[in-house]
Amino acid sequence: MHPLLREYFQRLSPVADQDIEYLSPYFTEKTYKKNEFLLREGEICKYNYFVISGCLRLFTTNKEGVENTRYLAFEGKFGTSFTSLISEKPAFENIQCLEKTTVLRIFRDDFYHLVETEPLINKVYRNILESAYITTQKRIYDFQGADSLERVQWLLEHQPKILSRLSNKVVASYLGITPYTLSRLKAKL
Amino acid sequence: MHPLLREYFQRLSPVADQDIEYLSPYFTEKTYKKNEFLLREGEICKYNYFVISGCLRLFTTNKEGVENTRYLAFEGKFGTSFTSLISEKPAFENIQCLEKTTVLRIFRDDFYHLVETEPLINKVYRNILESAYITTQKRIYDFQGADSLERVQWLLEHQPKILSRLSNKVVASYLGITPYTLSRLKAKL
DNA sequence: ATTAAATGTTGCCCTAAGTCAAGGTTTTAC
DNA sequence: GTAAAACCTTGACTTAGGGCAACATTTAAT
Repeated sequence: MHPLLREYFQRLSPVADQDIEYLSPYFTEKTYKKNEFLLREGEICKYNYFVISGCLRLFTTNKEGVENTRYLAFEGKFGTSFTSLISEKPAFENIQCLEKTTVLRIFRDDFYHLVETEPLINKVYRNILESAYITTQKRIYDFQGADSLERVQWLLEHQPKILSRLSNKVVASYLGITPYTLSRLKAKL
Repeated sequence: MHPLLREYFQRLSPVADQDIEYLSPYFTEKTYKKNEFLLREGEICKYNYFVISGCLRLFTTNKEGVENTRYLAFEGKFGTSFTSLISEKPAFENIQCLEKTTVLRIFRDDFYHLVETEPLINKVYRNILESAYITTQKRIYDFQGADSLERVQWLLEHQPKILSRLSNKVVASYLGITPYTLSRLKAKL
């Protein structure tokens, strides 16, 4: 098993190496080119992805064509369209690589089978859901009522990697402001 | 066990009545007056609440004193500060009754004990987390980039009960707009 | 029932941030 | 290495919606 994934599991539930090795066969390594899509809006999401290197982003496009980035997963994080994975309905979001990206992916059905049968994976899943929920909530809470400067400052404090590593266009779509506004703000910081 | 709660469990996992009766002792019925607080910002949340009648709201207050309503639970729904319940850290949100409200409440530790030991409750919890996550995500997605008219229309379509049953002040704080703007919009609909 | 307090409405003004356009810079593709 | 495309920056203009004030209406408390 890839050390990053082993670390991930062990941080949640300290177990011996051999007790998680059996999970290895479920995960397949795959590398995607920069800008390649792992999932497009309307497709049913079939995998859960664990990022080994690179970066995934989940984003939606509204009727005017404006992109809205909802989640960014760097190395050591799981990323997928949970809403589609859970419901087995077409996703309303896209998953795309922002860099050349290597992932370990696991089939939806294998994943939920493990959630049902393996206490470790049940716990891992619970933890993913709990942190996804908390993170999302915190972001809504912190953003609602915050003006655009406060949003940029929030990002500087909480996820500086996003600001330093990704393009302004992506950052702006993550913050819910226009690239113009972001550019003006950065000039003032 | 209260029929509403039994229904809730059975919808998630069809089991015989006697197989869920053993959960009854964990839940205590309690009635709160209108506007009473079940949790205040800074306190550690000790219960998960299931609403039998009435309505709970979760809200935060920002530094300017503006309230931000983040979740509304009517009859037949669970409501609590999951971020505080999960982490056992002080809540940054308040839980308040908007009407005279009767709940069944269960202690945090009992709840998580059942999550660990009882497959039904494990599943119930997973389901609560999954739907909380999906709901939150959908709301962010649908709201980001939506102007205030679109937000009101979204509410009309998805949660009309909120518009008809709650005050404009609460509805506005749920939509992230001012009561002034909501009042003007309602005049035009 | 009476009064006070909270909530809702509406006009006027103002500001933050969006839009458009034009020019500069960086990245990508061959 | 060069051209094309994508991206960033900045100025000028526009606009949605916030803030305040004044008044109307509803709700709550005794």
